Amino acid sequence: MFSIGELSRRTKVKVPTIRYYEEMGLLAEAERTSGNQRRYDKAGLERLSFIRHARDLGFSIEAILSLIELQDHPDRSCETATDIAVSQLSDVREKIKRLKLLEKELTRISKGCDGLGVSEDCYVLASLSDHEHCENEH
Amino acid sequence: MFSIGELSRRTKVKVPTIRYYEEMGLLAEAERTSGNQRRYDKAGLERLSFIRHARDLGFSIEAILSLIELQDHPDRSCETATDIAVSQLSDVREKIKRLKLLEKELTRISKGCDGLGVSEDCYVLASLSDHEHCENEH
DNA sequence: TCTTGAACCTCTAGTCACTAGAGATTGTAA
DNA sequence: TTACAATCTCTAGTGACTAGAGGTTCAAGA
Ligand SMILES: [Zn+2]
Ligand SMILES: [Zn+2]
Ligand SMILES: [Zn+2]
Ligand SMILES: [Zn+2]
Repeated sequence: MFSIGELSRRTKVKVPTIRYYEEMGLLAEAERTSGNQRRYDKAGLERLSFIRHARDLGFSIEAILSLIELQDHPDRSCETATDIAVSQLSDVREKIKRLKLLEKELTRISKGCDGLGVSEDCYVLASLSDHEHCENEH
Repeated sequence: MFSIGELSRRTKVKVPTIRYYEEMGLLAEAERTSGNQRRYDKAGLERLSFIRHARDLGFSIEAILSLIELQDHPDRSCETATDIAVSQLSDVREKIKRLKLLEKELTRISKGCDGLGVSEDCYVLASLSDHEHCENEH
């Protein structure tokens, strides 16, 4: 059994974040000492590692809630899990697509001005004023 | 002179968002009718278009505030503007880098399970439980 | 056993860029 | 004149935390 601080050190999840996950229902309510402090065991550590890893991969709290529910029922079909993963993947691909468009425009905009001129003649400001300068929709 | 709804239609910025921008100091306080409704002119339209375009390119409100300040002083050096654009570009590149790593892992994870099995044996859940399955840091 | 102080507790509020809703007032066209 | 869409202000909610206040508990050293 270890404290919330120890759990934090082992998982690299900050203490207030652990408490937040408990409040959100991702972590079961921890056991408490007589003085009301949380104590965790190996199961708590593993669950938090799962949550942390899923968050690192960009899954939402809501998605993780579904994944955990599934994990708690080993006999259920795992269809939901793949659905969630596939949808997360397509979210990520969408974001990449959009960011690449932005990258293109921002590269052009940044290159257009060396910062040595005056605001009035600045290509950065002109480009922001008028989307017509842009090569793509974004 | 046109109403906030008309401005909204022309810029595709929602009415409450326009009011929010005003509150944040991005838009000057609009003129009002005797009945206290906002009225805008061409200058207001152009400024809102600028803001909208900058937001579409991912600039923060704070950054846009600096850019607007610069735009209001045509004789100042535009160095800040390039700085902001360059920093925005590198933010975007960072994000793309990170998302590409996620894409790799999520592709592997998604492919690893057809959703026909049972939670206990699910590759998605196993992968989330253990970062050791991953090929990259993320 | 006592004392110190780091770690813990709960609760509230702040972050960013909006979005939603309540309840009241105004503008405009038939 | 009347109807009703549009506007007004104000408060609160979103997601996933983070920060801080003010108080309590744990564990180690004297
Ligand atoms: Zn410039
Ligand atoms: Zn553009
Ligand atoms: Zn599966
Ligand atoms: Zn991993």
